[in-house]
Amino acid sequence: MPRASNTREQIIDKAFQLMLQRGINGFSYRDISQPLGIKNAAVHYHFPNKTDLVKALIEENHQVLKRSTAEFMAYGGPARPQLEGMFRFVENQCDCGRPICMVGALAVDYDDLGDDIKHANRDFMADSIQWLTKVMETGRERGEFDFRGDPMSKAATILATIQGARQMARIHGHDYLQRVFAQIRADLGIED
Amino acid sequence: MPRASNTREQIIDKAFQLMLQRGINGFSYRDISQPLGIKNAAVHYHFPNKTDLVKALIEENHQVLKRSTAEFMAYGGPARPQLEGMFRFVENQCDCGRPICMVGALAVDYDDLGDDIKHANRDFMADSIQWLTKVMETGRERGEFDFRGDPMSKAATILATIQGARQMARIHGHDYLQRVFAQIRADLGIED
DNA sequence: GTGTAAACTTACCTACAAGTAAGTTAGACT
DNA sequence: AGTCTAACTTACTTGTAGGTAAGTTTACAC
Repeated sequence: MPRASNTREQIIDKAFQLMLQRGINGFSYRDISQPLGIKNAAVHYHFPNKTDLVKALIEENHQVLKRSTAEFMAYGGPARPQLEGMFRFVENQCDCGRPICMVGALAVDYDDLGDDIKHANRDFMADSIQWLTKVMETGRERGEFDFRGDPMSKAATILATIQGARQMARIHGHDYLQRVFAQIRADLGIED
Repeated sequence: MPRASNTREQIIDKAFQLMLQRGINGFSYRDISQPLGIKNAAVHYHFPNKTDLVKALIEENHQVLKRSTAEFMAYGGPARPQLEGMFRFVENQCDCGRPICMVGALAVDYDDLGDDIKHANRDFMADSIQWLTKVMETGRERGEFDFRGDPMSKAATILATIQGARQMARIHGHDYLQRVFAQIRADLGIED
């Protein structure tokens, strides 16, 4: 086989999708190899064990998120489009068959994870909170948002809400997400 | 062995705990049987297959929740104690090593579940929303709560928030939960 | 054209999960 | 005393998950 193959990427893509659908314990090497038309051992070649794979997925997730948030963080000033950008992103992820986020996928089996994975996950979460906190601060300063409590608590709460809503939407239907988004807007004093 | 044994209850207890710690795919018959000092087959005797077990766990969950909510729903009038009762209940569950709720535990592997389990889960969720909606309505009527949006959306959002927070608290530490509770209170116009 | 190395496949192994079938034990019922 | 049955255990089977070791193919370097 030639040097340049995209098997590695394909594996990450597939594993990423499976992970966000079924959690870390919900898929096997076979679930990855079979649809790609390769053998289990090929997956092991690129990722010797599952921990390596999960680490790569967390890295991938971080990259995807960075790219996606960069898109609506590029707006610069206003906070509202940034929030709406996030809403759209989450909705889009769900539509693509990724009903739970990385944090949620890992949370279920959190105890079994290695320290490095825990650390990566924790860092990612801290980043997210930090970003949304800034959005909340900006929103308040500019008079776009009207909310009670401090920006960081508000940010942490909104992230929790979205994560929970994502899971519940899976059970209770897709419009659950819309309803929750609308309520988050209402809680921020935004009129549609 | 005598007629009256509590093995069945012990199995449910253990399985319940494991389920809320690691999700439906995160534990095996062995994880149940070994700590109880019984054999795998004993578990199969009481619950022929895993679906039967999970069904029993959902039923158990429903009962526990009913008992627990009955406790603070017995207050009758005021909405605030009911909300605080729920907060305490969630906190207590987390302290007992049950970081995710039943809905969360099932959400990860939702696609693989049988229709009856899906149905039971859905019903339970609908009940929860209905209850909290009533609390929100009462709170608004009595002037205890001051929030925007309709009671049902508010209820659905708070439930999502708590579910998400529960998972995130596992990663980000226990005080995350407290912070989110405080913000929910703030969003309801409650001063501490 | 030979050697090397990347990117695999073939062919295994061990462990364990879920489940079953047949036997065992201890009251309870007559 | 003998039988029936609930509540198990022993001893399997099958399937799959994760992982490894050794061989194979292909591109490219010299």
